Amino acid sequence: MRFSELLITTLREDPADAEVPSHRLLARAGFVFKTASGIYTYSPLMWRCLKKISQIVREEIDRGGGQEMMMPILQPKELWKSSGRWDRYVTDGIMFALQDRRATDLCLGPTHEEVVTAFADAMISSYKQLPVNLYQIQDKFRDEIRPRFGIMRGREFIMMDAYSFDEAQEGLDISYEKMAAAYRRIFARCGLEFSAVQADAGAIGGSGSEEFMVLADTGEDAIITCAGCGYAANVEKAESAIELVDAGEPLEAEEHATPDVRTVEQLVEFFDMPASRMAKTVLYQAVHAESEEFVAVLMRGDLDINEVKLCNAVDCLAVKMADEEQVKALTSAELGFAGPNGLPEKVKLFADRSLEKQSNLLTGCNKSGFHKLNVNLGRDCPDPEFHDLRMAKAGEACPDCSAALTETRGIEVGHIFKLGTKYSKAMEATFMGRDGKPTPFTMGCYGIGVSRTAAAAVEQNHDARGIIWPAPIAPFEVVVAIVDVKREAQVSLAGEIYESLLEAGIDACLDDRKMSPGSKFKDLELLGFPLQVTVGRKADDRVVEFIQRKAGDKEEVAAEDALPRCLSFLRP
RNA sequence: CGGGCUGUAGCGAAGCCUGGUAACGCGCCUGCUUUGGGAGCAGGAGAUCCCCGGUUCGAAUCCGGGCAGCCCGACCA
Repeated sequence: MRFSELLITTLREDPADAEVPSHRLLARAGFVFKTASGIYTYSPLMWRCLKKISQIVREEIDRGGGQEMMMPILQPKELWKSSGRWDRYVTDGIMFALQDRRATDLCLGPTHEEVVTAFADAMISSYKQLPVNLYQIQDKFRDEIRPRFGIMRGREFIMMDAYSFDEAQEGLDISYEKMAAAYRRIFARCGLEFSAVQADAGAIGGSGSEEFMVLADTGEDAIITCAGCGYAANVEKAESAIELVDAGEPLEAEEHATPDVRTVEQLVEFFDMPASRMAKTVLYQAVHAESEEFVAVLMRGDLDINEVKLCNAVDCLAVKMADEEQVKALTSAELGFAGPNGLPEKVKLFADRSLEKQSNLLTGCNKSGFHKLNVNLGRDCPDPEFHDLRMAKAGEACPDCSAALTETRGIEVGHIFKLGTKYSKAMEATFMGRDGKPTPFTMGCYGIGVSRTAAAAVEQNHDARGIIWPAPIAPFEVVVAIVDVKREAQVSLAGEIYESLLEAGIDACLDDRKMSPGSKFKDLELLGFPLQVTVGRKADDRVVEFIQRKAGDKEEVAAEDALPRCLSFLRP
């Protein structure tokens, strides 16, 4: 491809609305153009990157036993009713819902479990046809609460979604492992530094779940990792070991006047007692499909509540902290004096495991201006239900090997789930089992954000001058740059090298644009091709420059050496 | 949806407080010169100043109401 025939438009300055490096650089280099909030147009160069990522995904999912197909974007409400997800997705506002001219409800597919499950139900009638793994690479639509960071979190985005169908759990375990392995190959081939972490299954549901994270400081997710044994989990899921507090034999509870002492910090000072001896009581509103309830959560004073864990423990759709009015109504006290004793009976009591054996706690007592010493759970208040509800933190001990945990940040580019029979049962999607009985499919689902992967690659690979594409997903592997297109020697030598690269199977391009050398060099650095062969003033002597974008090395080589140098870099 | 902020040419951006019909830089077009780190000179095109209403002789500017976008929090690939 000759650049004189390619639409490339770069910006001298950063667009005002771009914040993170990937968004800034992709917009400035003209790879993406915002059509509306969270909706982007991909330029010809960007599309080349996306096609390369897709192709890597395709090849590796195929190797893992996947079969590519294509599902509809436009989906009927009744399908989503059949899985029970319509109401939740519509009331949560995740889904773009619309009506056709006959007022039939439809949506733009945010994901395709329903479509594929209905398809499998129709097409698969016997266990003899299993296992099957179906996938597609397609646009997805989600009405994100807050689109952000350019194509990192868009409302329309490209996603690979695969769905496995097995007879039973054992088969699913195998299908899942195949996908996990394929995912590792995919991100490794894309040239990304990534980590597979344990994850919460969230709205999609199911048992096992791992996320694939591209490590980057600007990542939206926090990851807890252990250098000792390799344990890695999303903070939403992460566990850790902490030291329990021994507060001795249970003593008699005492109520103390604590005027205006409301926070843990204030209590530490007032009682001269470590926060770990206290239990804070936080009231939450738990949202269920058809109802809502209040729950109280007891957490040791020096630790934080993990709301994802809480949501799972309560087994509800969402939790939100009660507001001031609700707290006052439930505790009949001002904010800051909530306690486990004397709450309305309907308020279910949950507690973190850190408090399971701990005696003599300092808590609120639902009375303005008072706290209680030596509270013992079960004795001074109803027995709470104990769960791990705690946010793991860096510095705490690994749950597996007790080395110290560290926290890093990552961009979620892939997520795999063991769904089990959640959708097949809801939708009555069955096959004839070996025992002659209709059996629901045991399913897994596997997603990769293709467009997000491109953004993550930039996030992880850039410098002050611009993008540094990993070679496997770069729009071109090599750019042959002509410094002065008016000099015949340069044009012909560059053409010669360009042709030789193409013949060798290298994805090369020729920058034959008429522009001053300085701006051409700057422009190419911004665009981020991994290799550059510059044909300039020494063209007459058949000497060119070989430049590695990442290392910044610039080296004069004989024209004949350009091809072998490119080959040894790209195909070692 | 809550909190902070912004909307002026393709991009960046001044002017707004203190009303008088819109500056500058980049980019674009023409010509000449220039050609190894975002070139120089000369000429030129390009703006319903987000929209609607109000105040006023007069509104980018003041007032009211919309809409759109960005950033911080809850959703997710």
